[in-house]
Amino acid sequence: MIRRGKRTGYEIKQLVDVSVRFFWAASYGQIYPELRRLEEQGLIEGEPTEAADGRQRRPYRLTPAGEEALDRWLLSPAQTGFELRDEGMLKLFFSDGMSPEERVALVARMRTRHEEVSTHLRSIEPVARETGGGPYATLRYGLAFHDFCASWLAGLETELEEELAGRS
Amino acid sequence: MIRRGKRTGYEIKQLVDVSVRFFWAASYGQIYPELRRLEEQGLIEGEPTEAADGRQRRPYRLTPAGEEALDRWLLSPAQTGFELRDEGMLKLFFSDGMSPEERVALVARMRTRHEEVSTHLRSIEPVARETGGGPYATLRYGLAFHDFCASWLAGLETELEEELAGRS
DNA sequence: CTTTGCATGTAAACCGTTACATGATTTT
DNA sequence: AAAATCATGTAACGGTTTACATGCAAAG
Repeated sequence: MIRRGKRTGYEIKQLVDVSVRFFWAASYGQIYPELRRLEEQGLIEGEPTEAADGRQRRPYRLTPAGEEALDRWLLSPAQTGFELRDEGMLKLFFSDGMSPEERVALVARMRTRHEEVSTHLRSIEPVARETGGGPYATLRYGLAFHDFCASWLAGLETELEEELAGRS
Repeated sequence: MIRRGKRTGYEIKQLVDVSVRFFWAASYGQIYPELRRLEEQGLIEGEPTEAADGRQRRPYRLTPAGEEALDRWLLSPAQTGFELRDEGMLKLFFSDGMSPEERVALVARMRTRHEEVSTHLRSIEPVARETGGGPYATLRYGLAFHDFCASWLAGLETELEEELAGRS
């Protein structure tokens, strides 16, 4: 984020919340201590707190060592971490004791959630399109991803409703 | 898992690793202390350590309070947690400094990962089909999910390769 | 003049993984 | 006899969230 020009902890948090948060969230409790650690490691450098414009803010910039470390990470072919935690899926897995109606309701809730994210991402789309590059690719991926989940769950819903109708 | 008949910490871990682990992983470091906590709360009861069959094992079963608590969770309409951590996506987001070749390689690695999970899930499919119900629904979902990711990324790869060819 | 937003940060709690320790049994 | 598997567990570490504390500036 610092390389992209967002330079204070606050700005980083802002940008994270409208961009990467759907696949990599972050909180102030992580960001500020991490900035300090990165500075101790010589990867970033903080300019002295500016109060000139009235507001106190502490912008950071990458050191050459920081640029290098960032590139090393970007190019590292190591198995990239992928982790999903989906409570709805857990409930679905253990849903055998539920009534068919309850199961349909659960799947509907899961679908709605994905639809909401999709709607939100769609509203950002025009802005991201102009940026292009990595950020736009990830946004399109996120959009396609949540649309897929929503429509798959809609299909499961229909399936469960038909079972329900067939038995009554 | 206990309700489903897996009753010792070891058995629970085994089952988690072949079922829910793709959307909800767990380690011994979580499972054994959690069993103790659940027992303190009166939601499960451990039978005395059996050494009868030679092997020491401590099976648990749900108490009535535990059954109730489990049902309350299953039916709770509260917003279900959904969290994704995808390091590949992060790299893609920040990939603007990469060469086109490097970017293609990154996307290919991400695709391969999803293909591997898909292959693995497909090998379990026949077993899960007979079980049916919740577990089979989640397996089908997981399979469709990873297939979707793999094919979307394959599309992005093609797109990036065409750009590459167009520029050379 | 009150609320919202900018801006920085910390402490406690919580969650989870990794690595280790132990020992019996079954398989090779 | 060695290696793998069954089986239970803990300690240290690391990552993350939540809630709090502080204070100034801009907008209503």
